[in-house]
Amino acid sequence: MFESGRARTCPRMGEVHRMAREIAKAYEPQQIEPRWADFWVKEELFKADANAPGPVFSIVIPPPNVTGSLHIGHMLDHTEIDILTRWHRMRGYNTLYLPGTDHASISTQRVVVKQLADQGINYRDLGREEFLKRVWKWKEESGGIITRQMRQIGESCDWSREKFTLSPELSAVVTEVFVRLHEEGLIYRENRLLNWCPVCLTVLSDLEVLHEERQGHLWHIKYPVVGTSEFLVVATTRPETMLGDTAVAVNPGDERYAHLVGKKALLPLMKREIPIIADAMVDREFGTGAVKITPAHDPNDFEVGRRHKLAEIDVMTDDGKMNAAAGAYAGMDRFEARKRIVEDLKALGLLEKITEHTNAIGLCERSKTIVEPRTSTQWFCRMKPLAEPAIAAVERGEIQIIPDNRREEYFNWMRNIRDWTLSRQLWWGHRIPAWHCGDCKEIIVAREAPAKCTKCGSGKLEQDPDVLDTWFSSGLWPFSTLGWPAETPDFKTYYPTSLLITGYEILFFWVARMIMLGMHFTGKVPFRTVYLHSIVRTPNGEKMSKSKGTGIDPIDVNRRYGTDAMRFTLAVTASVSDVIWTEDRIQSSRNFANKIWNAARFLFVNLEKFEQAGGKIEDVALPEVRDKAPYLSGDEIDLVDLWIFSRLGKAIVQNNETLASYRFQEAAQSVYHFFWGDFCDWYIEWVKPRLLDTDLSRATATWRNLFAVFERALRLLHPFMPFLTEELWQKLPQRVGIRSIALDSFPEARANRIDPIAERKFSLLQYVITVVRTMRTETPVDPKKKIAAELSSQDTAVRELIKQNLETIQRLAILSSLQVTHEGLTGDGIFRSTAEFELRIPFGEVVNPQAEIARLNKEIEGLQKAVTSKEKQLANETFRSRAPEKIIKGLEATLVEQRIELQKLKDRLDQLE
RNA sequence: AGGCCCGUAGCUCAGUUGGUUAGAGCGCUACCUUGACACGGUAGAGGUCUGGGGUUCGAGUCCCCACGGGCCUACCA
Repeated sequence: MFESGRARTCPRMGEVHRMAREIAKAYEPQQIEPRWADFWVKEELFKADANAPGPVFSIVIPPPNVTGSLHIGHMLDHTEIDILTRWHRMRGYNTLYLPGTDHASISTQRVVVKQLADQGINYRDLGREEFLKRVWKWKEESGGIITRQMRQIGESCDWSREKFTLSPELSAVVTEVFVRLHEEGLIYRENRLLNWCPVCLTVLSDLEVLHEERQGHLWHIKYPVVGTSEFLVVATTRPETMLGDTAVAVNPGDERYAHLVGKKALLPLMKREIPIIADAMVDREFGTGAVKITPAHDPNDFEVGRRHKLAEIDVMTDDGKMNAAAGAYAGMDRFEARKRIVEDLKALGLLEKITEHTNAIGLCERSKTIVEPRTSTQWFCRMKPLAEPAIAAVERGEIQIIPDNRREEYFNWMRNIRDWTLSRQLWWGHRIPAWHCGDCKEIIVAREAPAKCTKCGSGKLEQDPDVLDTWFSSGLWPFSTLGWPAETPDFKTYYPTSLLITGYEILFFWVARMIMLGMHFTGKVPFRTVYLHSIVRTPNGEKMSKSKGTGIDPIDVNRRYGTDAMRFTLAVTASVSDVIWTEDRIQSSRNFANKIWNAARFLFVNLEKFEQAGGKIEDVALPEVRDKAPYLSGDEIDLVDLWIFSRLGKAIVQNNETLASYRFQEAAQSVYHFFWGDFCDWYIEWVKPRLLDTDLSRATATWRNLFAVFERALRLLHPFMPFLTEELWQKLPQRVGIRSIALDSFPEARANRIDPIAERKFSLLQYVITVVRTMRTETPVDPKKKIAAELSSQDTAVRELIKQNLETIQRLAILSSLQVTHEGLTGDGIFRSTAEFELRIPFGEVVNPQAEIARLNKEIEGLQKAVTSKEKQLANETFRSRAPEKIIKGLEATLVEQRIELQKLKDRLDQLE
């Protein structure tokens, strides 16, 4: 662990005075964040050392699009990553958080294409080289935005290791992997029917196609049967594709159409004779039981076409218009053509009817255009052999997927995996390392451009024009960024990475492929745990969308409320199910930050007074007791001190347990309650007078504990709120020669002795105070009036405890006196009794004694219910015979107490009435 | 079509081996401008956990069904 190093000399008194004066009344994140963000980067605090000792914690960023800016999804990813990274680093791990960006082939190209279009330029006219120049220029201009934002929000990454998927070094890895897969026979080229985006002008993989249910129609079209007067009626959702029909198919067992099989139909509008064939693919129940076959525009028809050796007539251009094969409709947009064709059929009397029909249509993930199935020759990767070990690794638990149900999704998809379409008709990306011979048509896949054809020796070689799917390079990310294929120190130390945190929406796109490729090429899993978080949604429950303007800009929110507040909000919101963004939450986190700030302010302001009264900071700030148990000894320790250290210890334990299982919400909640509920509400209030005690040694001891707790609390809070805690930690007098709280050690639970006895004792005192306060407001009593009260307890220890803390109890409960006795309380007044003590406030102190009767009645009613239900349960023989002893005993004990209490209340009511 | 998730206080959400009186934040009510903090303090109201059935001594928690909402996968024209 971190040694304290040599202690710095404590700041002189003047410095503390200055601090106190300098600390603003309210938490102003804008004033403090830029300073520390800058400091962390400049000082290279988070630079990892592959040779450093200790257990390793390494994590690679899910690389955001290089030309994008931070959105709320990144903010969530990055917050969770950074919390865990800082937490591990403080606990002495050799920690690496590796940043980087993705070239995002298709989306970046789209952005630049659109920019050019806005200037009236068609990117295709520019030519490949010029276009790429423009993209690189755009990348240089805007590529820094997101990483600058990451620095701005203080992510603790190692910027010296920043990576980019399209950099020369990572491109070399892409080539290496492609060539090896090809050598292994896992990459091949084939002509197939694939999803084509008429806007992006490229094929898409299955994953890049979104499915959406839409209300559509089923058009019933009459195809004349050649040589008869009969019509064969087909039902279709896409009449425009009929221009490319090369057959009509019916089910082989369908007796309605049996006599037509083998005959020909006359394709309306095109006047082409096409065969009527039988194929089992046809569902007799659906539509008319007769299907028009368009092999070039429908996946099923394509299969049928290949089975029956039918012609594949593509009737469209690559941008979704009808082509020359569409006859009279050539040049029309495909949907315009649909309308016209339907009209023309109607005019010809060939449209039998139109029915309503909902079907799932495919949309391009990027452009949201309806994809067009078309045939083309593409590069594919065989996935089955890659998937098998990847499935096994998760089955064996070598990779843990959290939450569990995503594991099932993973298995489902992986077990039914299909080959991956690798090539894209785009320019921005990793160009496929394959060369086509102009003479013999040989295709050569190689690491370097070959000088001549390996088959015929021709020099007429041209590189394949296509680029790789953008997810191909991101699939290599965990090892390509660490120096693979070389056995670099980084690779040896940090691979496999410890953890991957990302949104569940890219489980298949990215996570599954990293597992497959990582295992295939390194022989090891790329990460041991995958934590898939939820999506942040709008208040209406929708996905936040930039184009719809429904997203929030995290940077803007950070500016208004503070990055720490944002981080805390996301942590406290983090959940397995999706989360709805509401502004309330961040206000509450901001309030929490302000609370921390003001607790510090209280400390600093009063420390100044303490000094003025002759106190010495040197005696308060003792670096050597920071994390040691006992932190302080002897009579300096009061019950309240034992209590707060115990609470702190518990908060630390809880934090560590919950963060270890990615329960960010519970972790954040526990530090919140410790700091606000225990430290501010009780501890500070409790020790306030002692801080300026005229007995200087007593005041000094109080300060010592107060600072010890506060300083540890800051370290506990640091992973959640790095800026605020750094700012305050740097102001503390007990600095220990470490440059940043981020490099300091995480507080140890051990050092804050968890002390159940102290907790029980202190909670009794809290209870006394709370009960008096409640009595006061319910009764009611003038809130500022100090009143006299009496307390009785049969327990000597309880009485002693209360007597020892009498002054504080009186102060916090606003009492002029509290008589403590072992005798039963008599006389008039308001009474409250608990298991351990009884309290009385005489009517003389009370504004409205009559209110007590109503209150008593209500309480008796409630208690009577509880007693009756317990009696009933205990009278149940089966319960008695089957429930565990512990439960029965507990119930009996409670019943006894409640009966006594009930009797007391009744007696009291009698007295009053 | 198959699979998954969710339905808990007015709102947004916790609730990990089923156990006695179900929690938080915001909002709400009353009081308090107290020398850290009104981005605050003190006290409080408010849910029987979507509905129905089942297992169990005991269910928010396990099982089945229904209703409502969301998501993923899928080549039914």
